[in-house]
Amino acid sequence: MRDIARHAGVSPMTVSRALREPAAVSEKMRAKVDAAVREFGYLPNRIAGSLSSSRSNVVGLIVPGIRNSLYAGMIQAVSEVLRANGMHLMIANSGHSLEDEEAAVAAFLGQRVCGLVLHNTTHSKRTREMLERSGVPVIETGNLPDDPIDMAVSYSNFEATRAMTLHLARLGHRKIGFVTLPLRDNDRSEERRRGYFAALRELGLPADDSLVLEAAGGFSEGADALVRLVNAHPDLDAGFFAGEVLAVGALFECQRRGWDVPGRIAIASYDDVDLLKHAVPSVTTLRIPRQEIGRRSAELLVQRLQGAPAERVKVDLGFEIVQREST
Amino acid sequence: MRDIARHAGVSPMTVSRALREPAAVSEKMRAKVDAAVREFGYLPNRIAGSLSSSRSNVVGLIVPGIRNSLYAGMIQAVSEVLRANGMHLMIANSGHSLEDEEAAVAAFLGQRVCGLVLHNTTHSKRTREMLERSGVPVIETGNLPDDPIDMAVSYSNFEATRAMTLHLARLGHRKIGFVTLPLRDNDRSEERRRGYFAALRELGLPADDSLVLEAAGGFSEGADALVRLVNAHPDLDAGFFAGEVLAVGALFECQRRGWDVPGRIAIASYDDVDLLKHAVPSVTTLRIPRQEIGRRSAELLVQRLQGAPAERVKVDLGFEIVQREST
DNA sequence: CTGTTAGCGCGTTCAC
DNA sequence: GTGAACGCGCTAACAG
Repeated sequence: MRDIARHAGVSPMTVSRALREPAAVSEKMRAKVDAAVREFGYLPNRIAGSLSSSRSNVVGLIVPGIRNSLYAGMIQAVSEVLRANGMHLMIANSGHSLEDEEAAVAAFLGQRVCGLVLHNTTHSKRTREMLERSGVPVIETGNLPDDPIDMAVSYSNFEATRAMTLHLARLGHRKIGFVTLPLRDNDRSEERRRGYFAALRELGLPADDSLVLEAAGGFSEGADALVRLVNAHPDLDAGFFAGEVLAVGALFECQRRGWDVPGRIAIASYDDVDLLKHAVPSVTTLRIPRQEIGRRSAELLVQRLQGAPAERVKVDLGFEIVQREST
Repeated sequence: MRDIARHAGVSPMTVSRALREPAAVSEKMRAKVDAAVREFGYLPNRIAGSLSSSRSNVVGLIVPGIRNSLYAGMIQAVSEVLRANGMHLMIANSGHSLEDEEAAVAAFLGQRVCGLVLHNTTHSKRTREMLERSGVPVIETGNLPDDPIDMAVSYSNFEATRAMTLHLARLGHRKIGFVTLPLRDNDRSEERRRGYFAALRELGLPADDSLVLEAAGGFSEGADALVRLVNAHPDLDAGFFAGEVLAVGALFECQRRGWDVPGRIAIASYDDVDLLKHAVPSVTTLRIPRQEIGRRSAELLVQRLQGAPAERVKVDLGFEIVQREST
C-alpha cells in the first residue's frame, strides 16, 4: 500500500479510503489511486485490515458432514448470501462429534470469524463457554434448541416426524416402521424418534420398540432395514425412513423383490431431494426448507453485523408434507 | 496475550512460544502459561499471528457449485487433510463463470490464503496474472490442463469419455447417444464431447451431431434427453450420460415406459455415486476418483507449504469403467 | 477532503 | 531458555 501510495503521489490513508469508501475521496485522487492499483495489480491485505479494524468478514460454518448432500443446499445458500455482502465462508466438519465441534469452534474463534453457523444444538460445555465469551454472533440450526446460545433458525424435527407418522396413519397405515439415523450424539435423531412415538401414542397404536431401527445412511442400509422390519413384522404396511438415501434404498429393494409400493408396503422419506420426486414410484416425503434455513441464517448474521440489536431470535421455518405415489 | 503473560508472570514472548513450540520452553514456564491460558480461556489471535509471520493457514477452494454432490466428496477430502495439518478451508462458488472465479481468486488472495484449489483449468487472463504474481501454490483440478499454472491433480475427461464410448461399442452397441452438461464456459464438457467423437471415429461409426444433446443436470432433463434422442434415432441402443442425475433420470423414464434396460436400451453414466450402484438395474459408469483428487490436492499443497520445491506437478489419477447391469 | 500519528496482537530477530 | 525491540500492513481518530 505504501508503494502504490507513493506511485499515486498520495498518502497511504488516501489509498485506503479510496479503496474502501470511494465516495469519501475526491475524484482526482480516486483516479490516481485506481491507476496505480491497476498498474501494480495491488490486492489489499485483508489480514492486516482485519487486525487493524478488529473486524473480519469471514463467517464460519460447522456441519456434521460436507459429503451429505443435505447440507450442500444449505451451504450454498449461506455462501451466496455472504458473497452478496462481500463476506466469505470457512467450513469445518464436526463429524457428529462434540469434541470435533469444540475444536472447530476454537479454531474459528482463533481466526476471529465475525459469525458462526452451527448445524447442531447440543454442545460441549467448553463450546458454549467459548461461544458466549467471544461475543461472536452465533446461529444454531438443525433443530429448534430449547436454550439457544444466540440465534436459531430451523424447524422442529419432533413435529415433522410426528406429522408424517400421523399422515401415514391418516392414509390407513396401521403398522408403521421407523428407520432412523444413528441416535448417538445426534439430537436431531433423538427428536425424531420422540416425534414418531408421540404420534403413535396419539393414535392409540402400540409403541413397539422393535418397530424402530437404527441405520447408517446408505442405500444398502435402507434396504436392509426394510427387510429386517418386514421379517420381524410381516404385517408391516408402511416404512418411514429418516433420510432419502435410506428410503430410496428400501424402494430399490422393493423393486428387486417385486413388491408393489405402496400396495404391499408404503414408503415415506425425510427431506425433499429431487431423487424422491423422480423415483418410480415418486416418494412421499417431508419438505424441510434447507436452503431457506441457510439463507435466513446468513441474513440474520449479516443484519446483526450491520448493527441489528443483539437479541435472541428463534425462527421456525416449519416443514411440509409432500404426498406422492409411494404412500 | 499481554494479560495472560502478566498473570503467568512471564513475558508475552514466552507465552507465544509455549503455545506454538512447547518443546522450546521449560516445563515450569509451560505449566504457568497453560494455567493462565485455561483460566482466561485465551484463544491466540491467528489474524495477528498471520500478519506478523506473513504466513496463513487457510486454503481457498473454488468449485463450480457447492450443491453438486460430486464436489462434496472432494471438498470433504480436502477438508480432512487440511484439518489433519492444522489448516483451514475457505470455500467459494464460481458458478461456472470465469468472472466469478476471478472475483473469488481476488478475494482469497486478499485474504492471503496460503494455497488455492481451483476446480477449473481455463481462467480469465487476469485470474492467471493474479495467481502467478501472488506466488501462492495453486492446484488445478477437474481436468488435466495443457498449460498448468502450478500443480494439477485430475483425470482426463477426454480419455474417460472416449473409454466409455469404446466400452459400449465393445458390448455391441452401435448407435450410442451422448448427453452432455452444457458446453458453454465448461472445459470439462467440451473435452468429454471430444472424447466421445474421437471414439466414434476410431470405431468407424458415423459421428452424427444429432446424437449429442446438451442438458442441464436434472432428473427431468435426463429423461427428456433420452426421449428426444430415441425420437430422433429410433434405432438408438445406448445412452451415455455425462452425469449421474441425468442417467438416473433416463433410467426412471425407462421404468415408467416399461422399457427394458439394457434390453431395449443401455444406459451408462459418469461418476460412481452410490445411487448408480443401488439403482435397479445397477448402472454402468465411470469411476472418477473424486475423493482421491481432493486428498492428493490437499497433500500436495501441504507438502509445498512445508518446503517442497516449487516444481510443476501434474498428477493423473485416472479413471475406471465400472460395468454393471444397465449395459 | 487529506494527511499524521498511533496502535491492532502477534512473530522475528537478536541480545542476554 | 528467556526477554526487549521492532515491524507485519492496515485503519481509527484525530488534526489540518
